[in-house]
Amino acid sequence: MTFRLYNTFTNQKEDVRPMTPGIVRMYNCGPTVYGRPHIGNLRSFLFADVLRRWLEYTGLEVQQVMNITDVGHLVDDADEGEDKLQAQAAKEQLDPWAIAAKHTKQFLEDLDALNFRPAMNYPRATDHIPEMLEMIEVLVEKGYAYQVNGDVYFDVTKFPAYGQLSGNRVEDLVAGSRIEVRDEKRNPADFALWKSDEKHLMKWDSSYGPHGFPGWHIECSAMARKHLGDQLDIHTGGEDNVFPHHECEIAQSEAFSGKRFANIWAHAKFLQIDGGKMSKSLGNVYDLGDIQERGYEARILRYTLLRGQYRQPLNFTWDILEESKAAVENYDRLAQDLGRLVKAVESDTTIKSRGSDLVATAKADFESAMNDDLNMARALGALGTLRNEVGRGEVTGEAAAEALGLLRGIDSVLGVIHFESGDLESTIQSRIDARTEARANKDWAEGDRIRDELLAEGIALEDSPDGVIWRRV
RNA sequence: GGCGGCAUGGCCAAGUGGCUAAGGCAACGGAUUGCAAAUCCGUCAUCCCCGGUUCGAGUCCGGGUGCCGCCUCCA
Repeated sequence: MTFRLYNTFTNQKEDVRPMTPGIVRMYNCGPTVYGRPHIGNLRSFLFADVLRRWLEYTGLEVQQVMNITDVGHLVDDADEGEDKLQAQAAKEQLDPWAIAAKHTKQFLEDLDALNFRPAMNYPRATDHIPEMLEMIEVLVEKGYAYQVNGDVYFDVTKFPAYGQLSGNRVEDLVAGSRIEVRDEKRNPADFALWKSDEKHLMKWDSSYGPHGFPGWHIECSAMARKHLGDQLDIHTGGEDNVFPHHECEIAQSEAFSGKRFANIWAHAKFLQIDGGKMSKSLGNVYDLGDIQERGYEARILRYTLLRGQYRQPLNFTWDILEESKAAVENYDRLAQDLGRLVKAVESDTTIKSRGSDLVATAKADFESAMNDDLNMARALGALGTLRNEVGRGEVTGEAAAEALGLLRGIDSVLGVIHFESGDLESTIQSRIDARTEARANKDWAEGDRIRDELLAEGIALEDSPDGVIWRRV
């Protein structure tokens, strides 16, 4: 069965068929580094990570590039207003380069904490000014773009397909929008490729003048081209990127190369908070640090953000985070229980293998759900069913090893399960031993005291028939 | 004004016209346990409303209602 992914461009699920057999070229719209990424940003990046992991699960090599926007993303209208980095720089009283460096570092640290597989490349916009200018020059030469007073605009009327991705018509955009009509533009919907502004702090010399900086959209076109070529298999982003950002990328890249830019455009839906939009005024913009401050591991957030289907809106609440914690700990327990079952087989080869068919069914269900546009909720259902079967003792012997292998495979996509309890400090181990001895002497009070004490320190004890099992909570 | 999405148990969430509507969390009853924990058994929904198509609809069509998003910076 092939992997089908929803393509925003055609509004349908399509087979993922890499142009180069075995290798997927994927470009993910990354962050604008003017602040720490919030959990909404993280959801969309995480979608890219899960997508990449699933492609790898199916045996494909993924050339993944996620850009870092460190200049040119304006806070206001597409062609007016302040550069985001510059605005933040003013607030923090730092220069924009320092702001970008600081938040780029923070971004990469957060990805690492959330167990992202590193992309092949995280190109910075400011490292690709020559590549952008090269594209702009060709677009001007070909007649797709024009310059006015040091600014360069893309003429949307020269690219008839403009609007196809988002389903917008140029006429509607103009009629319904608040795009300010600037006299220097030929058409109100034209967008900027290059801007000139003496006051801009990050600026470059070019044939258009000494004080220029790039428009937001051209960055991605130039970086995608530099690192992956003129044609991509998959291009991702948040749903808000569909228009205008990705629409503009298509126009620029295809006008430039004459080739189809991306085969599949995949977009993650927005994250909501408490049923509504996340906004600074409501004070509900959370980042990884806020989650950790409340005592949740990064992997719990990871699970919360990936447990549903990426095209369904996800409503974040603290209750859901708590629920996810319980669910993830159940997966840990399943992993560790299976580990014990496997060990039992090693020491007792007479244990019969049972449940191989159940494991095979779970595997097939998981894979077909993931192949169906990354239907994670359905995929996790298959895992839950297997978990129940293991709990009932229906999976033993060699089949337990198969189940453990499957679980490792599943977690190669999820990236949240702890398969080993880890090492225990010897002082804690000796206290556990002391408790076991007290219990042997029926000194329940002392035994319970030690158990409560360890629990307060984050070590939970469970008395199984085969001895004490501990886990971190 | 233009475009789009969603509405399934207390909460989250699958369900791609037809066996008893996945799975998770929570809750309750029971087994087990020195007590717990974990585990197991059991209980817990007819799918927003109205109309239609069909032998048969949560699933298709029409009309409502409600929520959300994009069109303007946002992942």
